[in-house]
Amino acid sequence: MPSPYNLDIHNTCVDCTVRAERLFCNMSQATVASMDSIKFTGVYPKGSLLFVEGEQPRGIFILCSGRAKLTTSSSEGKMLIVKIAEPGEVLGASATILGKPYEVSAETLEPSQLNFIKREDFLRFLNANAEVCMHTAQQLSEKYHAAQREIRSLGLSQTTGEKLAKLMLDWCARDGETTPKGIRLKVLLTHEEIAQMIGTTRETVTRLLSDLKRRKIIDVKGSTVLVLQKNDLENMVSI
Amino acid sequence: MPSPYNLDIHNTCVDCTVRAERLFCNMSQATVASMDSIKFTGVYPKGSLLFVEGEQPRGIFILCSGRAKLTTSSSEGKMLIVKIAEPGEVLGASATILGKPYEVSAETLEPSQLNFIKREDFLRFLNANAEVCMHTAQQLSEKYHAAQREIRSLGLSQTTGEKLAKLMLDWCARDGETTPKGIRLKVLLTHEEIAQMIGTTRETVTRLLSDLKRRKIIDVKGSTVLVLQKNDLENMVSI
DNA sequence: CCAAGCGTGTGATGATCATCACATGGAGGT
DNA sequence: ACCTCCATGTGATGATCATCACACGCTTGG
Repeated sequence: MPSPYNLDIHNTCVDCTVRAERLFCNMSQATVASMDSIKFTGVYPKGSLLFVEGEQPRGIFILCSGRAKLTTSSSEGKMLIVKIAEPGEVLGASATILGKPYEVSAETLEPSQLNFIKREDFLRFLNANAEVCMHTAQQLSEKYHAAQREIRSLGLSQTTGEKLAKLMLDWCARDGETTPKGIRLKVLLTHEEIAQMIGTTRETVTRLLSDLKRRKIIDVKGSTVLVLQKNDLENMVSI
Repeated sequence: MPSPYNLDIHNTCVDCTVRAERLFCNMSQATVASMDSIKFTGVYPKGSLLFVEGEQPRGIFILCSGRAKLTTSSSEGKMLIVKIAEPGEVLGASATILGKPYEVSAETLEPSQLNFIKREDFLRFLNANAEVCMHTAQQLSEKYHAAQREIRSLGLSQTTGEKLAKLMLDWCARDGETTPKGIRLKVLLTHEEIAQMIGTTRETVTRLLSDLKRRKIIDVKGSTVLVLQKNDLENMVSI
């Protein structure tokens, strides 16, 4: 029985096999069962807009599988990718709790499964269940932590090269595969998207990457990047 | 009976007269009473370091009165002011909840009263009391919201002039006093500190402010700034 | 097989801003 | 009154990077 997009769908959270690994969803059986009764499971294709910056909060999304980019953009169309959300993250919680407009937009980068909980249901759930409230507080703390890292990177980096080096080191730490020649990375982002992550232009990213290749610090083949000299990257970052 | 630093000290939270106006502290009498039993009230002079970035979390601080700056700095000594905390804010909550190092440093800008709650006490309090947990989630949501604004400003602004204009408009909105000639502001920060808020150098701030004065958009007398042409500032920001 | 579209590579140019260097001005202490 | 410290003002200079412009190659669909 093939499911859409080749995703491994979990229709009910109580039966979810990966729940224990997920910071937010790792709650008692009873709590998860009551979450099941208010959530709506959906499978979204790549490029789906979950919510848009400035929109009144409709509720929260729990990212079960797939990835989503959180972006913010200026009135002139310049766009900044604030974060790439990974499975287990809760999206839109702060706006939903405060009743203020979503502060970012969320768009799936791959086919993804998400559980949606309507605002009123979520707020009721939060008030009624201390466990949910604790896990939400943890989730919000994580989000704030990540946002602080982003602020540091944007505000303290001296040069664009430093920001790029830092980003690549983050990737190495998150999902780098160590090989005899170096650390192998799958980069599924275009130069344009990388530029939007570090607040610069596409051309600058192209030039900086060319430069790193010329200096034999990295090697690029299609969408795989091989980091040959990790310490050279580390020497480029001062923060 | 004069109190130190001319602050209006509230030794017990249950008797605090401004509690109702404070997002976090506006809780039931019973809850506040139990908070009273675990908190330590302290009055700190200007320049006190409450906690330092990277330090293991000892607990949270509730800012009763005064202001504190939250900063992060690079290994090369460049410093970024992430936020100026106002009375009612809770500092260090995310690090305390996660058990991860403080992500910023906190330093009082004026003589300030703060209530400190030890980490174990706060976590117990959080787990035992649903009201505290809700208010903490709200507080964290606010913090995340503010951090997103900061990210937008740092990442999407085209020029430094735009960031400065945006900062001044924020000040106008927060505590500007409307007068016939324009909006009057008390700026208790040095050019150096303003530079650290928008990620630039002291000289650039001086030059940009001189430029605004020359163009009759603002007028500066000591520490008071009179914004003469608010719409000119608004035209300078695109985000 | 060709056209269209997209991602990437690269040069030229100018604007912006950090850096260094030094002058001025005002507050506070002796 | 004088000195010192700190905040502010201002010039010169070079590095960095955005912008515009265009070429190349790869994929996708008619």
